[in-house]
Amino acid sequence: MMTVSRVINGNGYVKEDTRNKVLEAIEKLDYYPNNLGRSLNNNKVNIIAVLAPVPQGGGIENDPYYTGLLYGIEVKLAEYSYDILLSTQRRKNIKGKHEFNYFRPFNERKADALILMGAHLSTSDIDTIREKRIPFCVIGDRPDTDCVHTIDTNNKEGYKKILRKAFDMGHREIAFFGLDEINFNIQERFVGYCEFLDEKKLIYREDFIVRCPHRPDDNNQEIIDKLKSWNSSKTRPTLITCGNDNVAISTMAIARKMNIKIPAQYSITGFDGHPTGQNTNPRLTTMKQPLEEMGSEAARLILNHLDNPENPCGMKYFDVTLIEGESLIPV
Amino acid sequence: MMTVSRVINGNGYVKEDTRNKVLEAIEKLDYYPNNLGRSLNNNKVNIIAVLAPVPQGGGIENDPYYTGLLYGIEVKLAEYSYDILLSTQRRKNIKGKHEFNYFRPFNERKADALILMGAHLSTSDIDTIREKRIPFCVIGDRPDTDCVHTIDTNNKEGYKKILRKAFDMGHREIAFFGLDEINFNIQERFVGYCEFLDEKKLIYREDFIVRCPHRPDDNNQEIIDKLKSWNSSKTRPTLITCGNDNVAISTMAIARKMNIKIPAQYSITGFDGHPTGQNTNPRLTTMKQPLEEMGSEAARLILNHLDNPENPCGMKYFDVTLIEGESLIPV
DNA sequence: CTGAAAGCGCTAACAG
DNA sequence: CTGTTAGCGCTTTCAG
Repeated sequence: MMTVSRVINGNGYVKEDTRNKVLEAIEKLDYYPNNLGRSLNNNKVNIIAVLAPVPQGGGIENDPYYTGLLYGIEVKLAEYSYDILLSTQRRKNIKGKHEFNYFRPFNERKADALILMGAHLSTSDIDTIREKRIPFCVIGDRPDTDCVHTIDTNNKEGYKKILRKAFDMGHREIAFFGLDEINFNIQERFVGYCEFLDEKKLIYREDFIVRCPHRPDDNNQEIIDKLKSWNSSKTRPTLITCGNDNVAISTMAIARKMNIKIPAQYSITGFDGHPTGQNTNPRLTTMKQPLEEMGSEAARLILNHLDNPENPCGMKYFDVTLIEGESLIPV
Repeated sequence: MMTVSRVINGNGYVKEDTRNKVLEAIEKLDYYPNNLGRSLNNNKVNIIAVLAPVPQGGGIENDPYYTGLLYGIEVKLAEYSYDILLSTQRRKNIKGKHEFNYFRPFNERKADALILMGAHLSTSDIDTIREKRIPFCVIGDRPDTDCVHTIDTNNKEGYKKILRKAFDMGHREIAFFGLDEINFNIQERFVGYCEFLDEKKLIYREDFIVRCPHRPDDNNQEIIDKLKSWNSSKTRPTLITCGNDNVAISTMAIARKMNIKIPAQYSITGFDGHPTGQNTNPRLTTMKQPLEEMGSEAARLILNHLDNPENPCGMKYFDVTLIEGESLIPV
């Protein structure tokens, strides 16, 4: 038995002859090492949990932001024979209440480490991570701590980049659609928006901001109302910038239903660079995030952390690049 | 210790007073039962693996067909406190060769059961499932066996439905784009296409069939070549039906680049009913599959199977419904 | 109602 | 180079 273990794990000395016999037997019996015994022994399950709670219902699965990251994560993990435990739905805790507990997969020893996408860490979360020394990586948040790894997009600068492009094309009246209470990425982009207005001495108009969920929704009431109100108003923007592609695509769909011409009446920009945006008509002008790269880097960081728990946690930013569609035209 | 176990699992007799003390301690110590010990003991990990090998590279993650199913699966599994192990990438086997082994997660005891999406079971796979009595559910395939559960769409009938609609609108010259060697769903739809032509005494023209991958691809050479060839030919279809929405959306994008007007020059139909298709311009006319329902049903079947392994496996078909866009117009 | 013993499958440490 | 022992955390079984 011990010999079998040595053969499988490739450590320790086993006579060539014995090794072959063991391998033969493994083959014949179609034997697989039972991860449970192995894991119970060395406290390592070779599984990384990927978390993405989506509080307002719906799943991450149709949002290319999450799925792009997920793909990058899985590719990298597969290289190292790790598996992904996917966790996006609330579930009952001991008291029978439905809630999303970030640490559950780790606490139950279903995962060695956690990667969190699209959610914000509270200070009490951070305390937990520090106390329990939970290997943790956050994508798209900038928690104020040195006990987690962080992957992020240069949201603020990225947003300014696309604004600068629009500015150079003559746009001065610029709206922001899709500001979301809970999405940190979009909030950062909004900061970029505000700073840009400031830089260029443009006036911030609360009337040009639409606060609404950032998920795809052709019936988004806030957007419909805003476009309707502008129909009968003379102060309206020439450009609608959107917090992400989903909002931009929804806005285009809504505009079309309302018979508003894009980009003739309003130019529109997105942020994310999802494939879907390139199938719209007009094609969306947007910023592309290197999602797969970001996911892979998250996996790399966390695997590395498992090997070297003492190494300091770091933050890594990724730049976004412009995708030129036809939804942004000169004034 | 034994008492703690009884409290957590809610079985056996524990004095009310003792129970409270234990619960208090659990709370205070932030104790979580270690799944490994538990699982090693009762051979049950409370994890279901979801498999979706994508041989030609790329991930399932940007294909709404897979992600829709995945979402349905996760919602149902969360209800029963099961987790998902996601497995879509090949990985090294013992011999160091990269391959996708359907049974690995089960064999390694990383999962109690397997749900396979978008792949075909070979007879040797089926033998393995039968011999090892692996709890298995397939979505979108109709394996010739009674030892797996099966969820499927009524592909053939569904395809005929949309063809019938087009026929009634006057279409007689009908193409099929996106026939794929490996996708069983699309092959079934193709059978529906062939049977329909036969029913209506329309001529099957090999020239009207494009065999190509079914993934989104704006640079799909087969499609480009075909459209180009039709530009300089007088025998061309009035309608291009596509094996799925991805192909339809790609075809529309390619047509636009080639300055071919849709639907004026060709009507186009899809199959799947992905949200993306409703953001195109014109909106895609397509058939909607109830993906989330299908995923949930798969999860339900497999959880039920784990409780009652002796119950017979069944097959469950889901009907598709028409989504009317503007990509299909009368001749 | 609660505790003690044994064992699930594996591997670290040690003995041979 | 190979085998033995012990223990990972839990639950089943049997005693108290």
